[in-house]
Amino acid sequence: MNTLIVVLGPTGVGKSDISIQLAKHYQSEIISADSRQFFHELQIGTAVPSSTDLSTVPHHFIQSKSIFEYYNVSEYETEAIQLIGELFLKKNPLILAGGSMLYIDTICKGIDDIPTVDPLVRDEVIAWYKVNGIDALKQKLLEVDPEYYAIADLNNPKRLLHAVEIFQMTGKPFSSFRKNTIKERPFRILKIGINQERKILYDRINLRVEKMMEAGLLDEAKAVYEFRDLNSLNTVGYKELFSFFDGRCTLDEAVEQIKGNSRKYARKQLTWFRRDPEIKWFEPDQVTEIIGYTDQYLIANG
RNA sequence: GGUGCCAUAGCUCAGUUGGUAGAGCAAUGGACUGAAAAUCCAUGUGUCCCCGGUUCGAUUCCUGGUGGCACCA
Repeated sequence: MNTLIVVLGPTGVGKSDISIQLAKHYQSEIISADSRQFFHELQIGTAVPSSTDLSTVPHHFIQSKSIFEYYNVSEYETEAIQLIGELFLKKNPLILAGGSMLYIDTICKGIDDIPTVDPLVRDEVIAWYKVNGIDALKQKLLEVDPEYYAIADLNNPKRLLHAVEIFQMTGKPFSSFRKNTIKERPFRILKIGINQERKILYDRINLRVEKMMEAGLLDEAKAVYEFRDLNSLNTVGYKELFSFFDGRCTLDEAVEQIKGNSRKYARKQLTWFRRDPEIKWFEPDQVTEIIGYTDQYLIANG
């Protein structure tokens, strides 16, 4: 059976370098699990690998979409699983690298089959919510889906909205679609986590933001500023600069916010990854140990 | 050297008409099923600059000191 090596970790820890070294070692290819590096309009601010790296090792799902396309985890699951199947005909192992927690889990375990919400329904429900408020939204959910109401995060409008949207569209409660089944994949999964001392990670993140600014992040953000309402632009590194363009803060403040939000994101990623006992953790400078570990696994599992 | 103002959480500051204190930012933990770099929840003991005085009680008022800032010399 083939093996998918998953390289994950907080933003800025050095996943890209390690996955490139692994890909070179196995003469393999990299599938990205990064929900913002998909978009070719966002390059500097999402820290996509350098063009040299991209030309040495084949990458997939990097810069392959546009911010104007609607995209979601489910579509990613379909496309990525199909691609992985095709690549396994020629190469093994393959490398999945990225930091988007939900996207990684979706490749590893799958996601339930829930209908995609019609944009018109979404607009309608959001408009209703804006007029009637969160309490009315809760009440509505209680009426149409008491089962989900019982477990839902009732302070989180996005969760409630989605459940109501699904009911509005299908006439069935959201909870009826939530099977929580784990899909068996036709390949083995080996999870490698990269992490390091918090202080060092934060220094790296802060420094990386400075470098992004030097590399022209401001112009990159300015180029997409007029489309700021797109979901794909609700992204660290861009939304803070939009605030600056709006005159709501100084450039220095915006840059500090990018650093702070990047650190927060790293923390959130670690919170998610921490509960996964399948992850074997390494430090960024342990490439030799990582390759030793994956080699050993591949030998043991044929 | 003189006068005035300030000294409270890692940072910026609020506040206590005397009953030992709280915001924002930062930091930390958690949740997460088609918007996920999104969205949501939780966590604040700090010699209230130091010595002394007044007081039942001082971070708060008073004397002195130390440090910072401003103005005058």
